Amino acid sequence: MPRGITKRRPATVGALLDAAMELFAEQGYGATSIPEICARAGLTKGAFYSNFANKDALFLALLDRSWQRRSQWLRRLTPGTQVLIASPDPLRRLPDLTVDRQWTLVSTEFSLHAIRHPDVAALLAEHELRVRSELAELVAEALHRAGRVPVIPVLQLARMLVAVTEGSDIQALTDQAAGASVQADLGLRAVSALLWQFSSPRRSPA
Amino acid sequence: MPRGITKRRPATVGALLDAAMELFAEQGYGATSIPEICARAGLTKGAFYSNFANKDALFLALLDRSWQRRSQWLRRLTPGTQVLIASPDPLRRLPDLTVDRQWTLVSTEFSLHAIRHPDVAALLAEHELRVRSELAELVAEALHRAGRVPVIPVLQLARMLVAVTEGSDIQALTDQAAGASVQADLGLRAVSALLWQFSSPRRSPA
DNA sequence: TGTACATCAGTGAACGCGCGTTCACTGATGTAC
DNA sequence: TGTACATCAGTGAACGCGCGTTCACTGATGTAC
Repeated sequence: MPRGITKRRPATVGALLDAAMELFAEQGYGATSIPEICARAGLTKGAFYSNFANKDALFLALLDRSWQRRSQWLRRLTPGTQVLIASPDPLRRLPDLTVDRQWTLVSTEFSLHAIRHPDVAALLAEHELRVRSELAELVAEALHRAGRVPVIPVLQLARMLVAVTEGSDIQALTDQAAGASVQADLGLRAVSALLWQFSSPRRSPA
Repeated sequence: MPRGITKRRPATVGALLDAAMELFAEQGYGATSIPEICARAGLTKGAFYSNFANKDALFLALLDRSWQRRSQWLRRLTPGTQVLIASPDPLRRLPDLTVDRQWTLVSTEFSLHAIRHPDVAALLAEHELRVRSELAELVAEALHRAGRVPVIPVLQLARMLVAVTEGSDIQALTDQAAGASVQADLGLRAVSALLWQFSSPRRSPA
């Protein structure tokens, strides 16, 4: 006689989250219904209500999972960072430029959701702080390796980099959807410029 | 016996657009229903269908109006631009910093909508090009007045400025919603840095 | 200026449909022996 | 290893409600005289 969770449950939850991720990216959060999510996951509506109180709860769970994955992704990014600071405008070998369409759409939607719901915003702020801290560390390391030191707090610098990257990603995706020629490197050139501008050469040790 | 449009119609359309703007900002596009818009405008559903084919058509009309207003706003911004380039990090007198919450929410939502619907994206791209061109002119003028010349095409520079501003606006709004201390000037410092970084001193005329 | 009336622009009832949510149920799970 | 069965986790029918859309109608508009 089973006690607590069975191994069936996480599989169901996973299928629901996968389906929701796809549909939120395709149609948007507000335009996606619970029955749609269940159908895409190959489950009935009862399965949904057996695991989540409502669509908002699903959204939070989805973000939690996405954040974990994103955090791993960020850590694997380290090597690429260095090349960005080599000179004011270098960018010979570029890190992977393809914007993660699904992630950009869903995380932007989540930001909007947070702006509208203060309690959700608190959650997001907490997460953003963690991301910015991780990124700040990466930036500090990369600057150091490039023989430079930041002239403003690295957390603030990290924040700017996130802002310009997110803004550029959305621009790139709209251009792409419009069939226009996408200048995918503009975001990175801006990142590079900001890193350069907000750091200065390190005095060689005396 | 009336021929063509009466003066009653534009008033109705205006009321519907006002109501839609409020509700899209409050709840999001996908989560807002046509009956809700009509109720907020103090009209019946019939009035809606007498003026628009569906919610998408309303969205396009709303953006058209918003863009016109925004374009006027941009023109009034000129004076503030100059101070941003005076030195790498000046910013004594700042232009109006309060982020237009409603506009940011709705225009971001529209970008997402465009990414999902290529035909809408074409419309948006056309508009963005116009905005960037106007902004590029402002930037060129401001740089000139500051005794500098751009080192990349001003259109590309304008594009970066828009990206960083939009990204920062969303950050500022989420922080604000979370009750965190908002560093509203980070976006402008980044703008200032980019203007500085992508321009160089003009040789004085020989 | 005043009135008749053709045209225009909203009204409000009606429709079928899919939504969110509940719940008695059945089949899957996995422990105890 | 095998089986009994308590517990768990989805099933699927049911519900009331609000959605999007249509349309016969009525009241507002504004031109013609």
